[in-house]
Amino acid sequence: MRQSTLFTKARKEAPADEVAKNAKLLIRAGFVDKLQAGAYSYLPLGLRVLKKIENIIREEMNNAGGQELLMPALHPKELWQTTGRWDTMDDLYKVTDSSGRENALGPTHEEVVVPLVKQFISSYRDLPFSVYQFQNKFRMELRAKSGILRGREFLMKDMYSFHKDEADLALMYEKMKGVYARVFERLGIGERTFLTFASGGSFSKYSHEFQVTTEAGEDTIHICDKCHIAVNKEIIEDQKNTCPSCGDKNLRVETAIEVGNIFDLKTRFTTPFNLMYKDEAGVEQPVLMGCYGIGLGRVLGTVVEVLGDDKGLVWPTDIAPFAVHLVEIHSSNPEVRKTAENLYTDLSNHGIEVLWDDRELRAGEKFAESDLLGIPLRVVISEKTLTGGTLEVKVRKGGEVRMVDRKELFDSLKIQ
RNA sequence: CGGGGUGUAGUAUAUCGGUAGUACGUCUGCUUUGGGAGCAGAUAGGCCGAGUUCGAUUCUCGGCACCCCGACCA
Repeated sequence: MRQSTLFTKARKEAPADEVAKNAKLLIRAGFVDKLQAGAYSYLPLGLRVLKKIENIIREEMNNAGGQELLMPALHPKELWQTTGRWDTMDDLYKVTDSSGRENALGPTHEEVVVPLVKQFISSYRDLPFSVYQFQNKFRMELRAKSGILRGREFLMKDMYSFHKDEADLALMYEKMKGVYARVFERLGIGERTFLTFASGGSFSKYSHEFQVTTEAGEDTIHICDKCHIAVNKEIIEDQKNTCPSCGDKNLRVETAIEVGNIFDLKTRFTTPFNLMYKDEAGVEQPVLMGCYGIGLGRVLGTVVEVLGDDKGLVWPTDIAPFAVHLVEIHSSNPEVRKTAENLYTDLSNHGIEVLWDDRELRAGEKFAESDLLGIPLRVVISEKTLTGGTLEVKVRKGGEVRMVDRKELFDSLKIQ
């Protein structure tokens, strides 16, 4: 993409009322725009990142056997009354239309997915299976905060699995721990992501959260470095401050942000909707259920919090908006433009996503903005590199600068 | 929802009970072109409502919005 055609522009200064690092950097760089507290637009650059995160998660959910679908955000009141959550869930958005009909804006989708799958489940032969979606959730946070980390409307991947018995549910539950670990690994924050024991589970006395350590975190977790797991503050006292896995007492305290969670819901939602199946003996049994969530915007914001530096954003390769930032230093010599254009075409033809800064701005401004955007690899084309016959490559993370030829550049991008 | 803070141009800021200033941006022209340039000119602003006052952006009250702390967050 030619940067001259990009409708957003980077700003030198962040809005005065933003304190959160993720909001400051993402707004300055033109990745997101705040519509109101807790509701953000994703602009072209930010959306590219969000979509890459989505695709990684999609691949992993498909590998885990999930089947993608998409459910509405608008839910009839009756479904939420069936589970009792119309009255008990404080942060439920309730909307009334002009005919007086009441609806909920979905904060989660158990109330929709259970009646949905009920149409297709009658026998043990129909189980198990999992469905998932990427969908905007609505939660009336009394205090939206921390930039995109805690929104009132936010994109979430939510998966629901259905099982004939606890053993089968437990199997899936354990499997999802591994799947999630791989997701966060691929998203570039694996080292800092901890499987965290939390309260709320049905059959094991825990549920599990996936927490990423960062100062911007709202939660406190107690980490066992030996096992690379953690314990939530809620249950640390019950645990007598020991690791639930190895029993070690040397737990490290850190603040962290919850980017995902898994719950064994069992029959919490299937019973109210009378979701049953017939077992091998022809006896009606309740279907068991698990759910598994990941907040995509929160993941994006967390990556910014963890990797962003004083110069701006820093994207992991797999979720960067572009692989290469081709920075052309404007020159009266037409060869500079020609060389840049050729490389742009060349790389693009090899499937490399390139943002080409073809604008007639001063070099300093371009470099500063390039740092801010955080694209992993910068290639500079200028009068200087022209005469040398080489390309100047700078790695955003770490700032290493190298002079390379075309072949070396292509090798580093894993293309021929 | 309790407490605190802030609302001035597209952005960041200053001043002031009496003509609202600066920087960046944007527009025009010229120069410049390897770390957010220079000169000249132009553009654009007091959150909303009520009150006090001869006069309110400034003081008072109310509302709204945003930010922070807390509570809340299957």
